[in-house]
Amino acid sequence: MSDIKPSKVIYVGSIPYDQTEEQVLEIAKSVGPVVDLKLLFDKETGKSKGYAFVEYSDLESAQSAVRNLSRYNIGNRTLKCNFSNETTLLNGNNNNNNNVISGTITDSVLGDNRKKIRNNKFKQLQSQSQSQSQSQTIPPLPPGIELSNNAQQSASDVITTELNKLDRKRLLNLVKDAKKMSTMNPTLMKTLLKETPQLSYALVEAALLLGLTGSSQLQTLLVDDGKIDQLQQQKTKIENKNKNKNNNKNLEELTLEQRELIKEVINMSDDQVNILPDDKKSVILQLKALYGNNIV
DNA sequence: GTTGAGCGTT
Repeated sequence: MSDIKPSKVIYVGSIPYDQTEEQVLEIAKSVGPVVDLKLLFDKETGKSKGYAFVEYSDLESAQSAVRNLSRYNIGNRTLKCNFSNETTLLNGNNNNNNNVISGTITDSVLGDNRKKIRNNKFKQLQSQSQSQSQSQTIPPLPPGIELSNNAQQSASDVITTELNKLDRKRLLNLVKDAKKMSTMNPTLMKTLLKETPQLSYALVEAALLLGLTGSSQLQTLLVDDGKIDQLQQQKTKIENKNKNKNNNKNLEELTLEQRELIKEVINMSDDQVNILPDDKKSVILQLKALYGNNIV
């Protein structure tokens, strides 16, 4: 984690130059409530400098942002997040209340006007981005647990440890809830799983722990969508081929008498079939379906 | 492409 002291303001670097402030805000908001955001632009060229400062309403959100946004992929870049080592944007106060001398004198007497202007600007940004993309976004994620006490443990190890603390009933509920969500809103669930690989990982591991799935089943899921489609098509093709083959083969193997009999049966009118007892009826219907077009 | 522009004082 970061070696810089936690603060509500975080530095976000490696932002692709074509990203707008609204787009960055959307990403920042996925972690927690954002109070202010500033993407830096080059005054001369007007181009983005590729980094921004985001102020969260609380320290937990900022910590969560540093944890979760640091590996966020956007365009062909990976965001770099850290606590800002500068003073905050709006109120000029540093969060470390004791013995703060890091804010400049100007910051501490920052004019109300400037605060208002910045605040208004930000509100404008908020409403812009809200109207733009409210449809399929997920609400802010819970801040999560600080992992720094277990610095040696990898993220997946932590998930394993935590899951092993749960009893069977709770594990089952976890999987059940996920299943329910997938049925109720598949698109949203897809987004959620995509944006939180930790959750996807935990759910798969939970299913394994519960014996609901095996590693061989999981292997089949690791094939990409295109390949699955291809496999499916191939499978139906082969199945159809076999079906026809079997029908023809069976027909060839039948004696002339049997063929005549079947012909007779499938030529029965619906009325004739309907008066038969149910079990006979279903056999005839099956024969009709099977040989209907093949017998001559 | 890795840490901030600016106003002008209750």
